[in-house]
Amino acid sequence: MSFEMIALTPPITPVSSRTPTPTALHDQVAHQLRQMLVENKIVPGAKLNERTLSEELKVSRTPLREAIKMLAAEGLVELLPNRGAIAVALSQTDVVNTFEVMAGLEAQSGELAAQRITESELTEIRALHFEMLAAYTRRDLPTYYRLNAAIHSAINAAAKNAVLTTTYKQMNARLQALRFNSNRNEENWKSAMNDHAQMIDALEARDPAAMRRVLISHLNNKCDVVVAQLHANIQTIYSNAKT
Amino acid sequence: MSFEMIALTPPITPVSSRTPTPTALHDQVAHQLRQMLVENKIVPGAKLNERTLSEELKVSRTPLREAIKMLAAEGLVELLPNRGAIAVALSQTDVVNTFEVMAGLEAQSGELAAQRITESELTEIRALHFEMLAAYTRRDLPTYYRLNAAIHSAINAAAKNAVLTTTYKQMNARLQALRFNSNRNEENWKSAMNDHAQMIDALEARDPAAMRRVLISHLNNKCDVVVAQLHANIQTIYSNAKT
DNA sequence: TAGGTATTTTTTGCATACAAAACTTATTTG
DNA sequence: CAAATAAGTTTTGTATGCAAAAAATACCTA
Repeated sequence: MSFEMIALTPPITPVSSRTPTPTALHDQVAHQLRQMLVENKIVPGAKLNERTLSEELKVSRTPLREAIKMLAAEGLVELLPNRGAIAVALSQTDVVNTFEVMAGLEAQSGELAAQRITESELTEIRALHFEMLAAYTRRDLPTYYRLNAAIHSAINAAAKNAVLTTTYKQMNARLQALRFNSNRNEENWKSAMNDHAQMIDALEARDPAAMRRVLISHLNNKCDVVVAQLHANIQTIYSNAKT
Repeated sequence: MSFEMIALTPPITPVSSRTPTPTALHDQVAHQLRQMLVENKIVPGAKLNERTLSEELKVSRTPLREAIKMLAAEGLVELLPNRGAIAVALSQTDVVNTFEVMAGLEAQSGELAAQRITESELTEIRALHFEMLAAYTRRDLPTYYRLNAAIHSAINAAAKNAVLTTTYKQMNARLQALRFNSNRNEENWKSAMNDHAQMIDALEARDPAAMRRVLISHLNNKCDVVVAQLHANIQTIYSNAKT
């Protein structure tokens, strides 16, 4: 019988901040690299040169390499034996697959949120939604994106499942590195806004099934747009290569 | 405009095996540690002593630490700043949350599999199912577990989504480390077998919704059993502690 | 000159060394 | 004797050093 399965008296004190800056160097570096990757400061396919990066980030190669290994496990970089690491360059299949999983995670977030959301959480999401409507009306894309992310994040938080949140964020980071512009045309943008209105309704109605439906459809649309943009970019690259 | 988004001519040759054993040391170590964790050779809550482990695995601390960082990103170990790493000890909430996510992933695997499974894949799953029926009839638990895992894995493979597979496996590893025995009593075991029969039917009918339903219910049952076992174990620990 | 080969340079991967933090224990003190 | 403190030990975290692999360059040859 396995007694050790449950820590009765935790032999080690739980994770808690004790010093003002307790963050280990490898964690800081991982955070910085993650930021650089999702912001495309390091573009997909680009090599992560250890010497260069360690000089840039002013750390030795050891914590840098540890950070790179973490990002590899997160799926943000790819390790090439004896040739270091590169920022992941998702193929079209990868993008579709990632969106599929993301859709599943969002749908589940929505389902759970519909069951578990508190009135105050719903109020905050409603408020964010109106702010987003304002940004949409002004065609203020940066603000729109920020609010859109905040709403999805709030829905996820309302699901009250830390494991789901972590998984969701990880998958989101991979897609963010794509830097797509899902609201280039009016049509899509309007449709996305409509989806969001439906989400609010479904949350208010505490209707998990409706929430799943709208989120799946929302993500499918997003995926289609991204794939279309990938194709557009390929065209651009070809025509640029020719000239 | 971001050209770099798509690697037109991959500057670096794709991942491919060139030497018979090209695996980097840190990868091997990660693999070994992962095995030790899911097999409870390192029990939840236990400290991962770097000196000890590096001697055991006959590597220096550098690749070992890199491996530990990967496992941390995978959620198999927890990093405690300045105090190393411990094997994750999931709280009851963690277990429930993980099962919830796992259920979502399984459900999606099933949905997609129902849409994408080939006749030969279905044939193989049918065969595995009958093998499992045999193991069930003999009450041969080890064989049953092996076949059960193989079937779920085959369903996942039939979904044809590599990202989903990776995510699924990662989540599965965390739960495997629990080492639960979900078929202690006849009732549950029979019910699980019934679920499996329904899965085959749903796959044959290419019915994604049915597949989702049965897998969600299947995982919920499993979760309930595990939580009950956790409680039982706490009782055992308390009574053992008293004597 | 194109292609191939040898040599140099760079880069990665692993081991070791050292400093700082945490843990252990011995000792002191109220 | 208990609690607190201090010294010693262990362990972690980071930097550096060295060997092997890969990449780049120079050189040679047909």
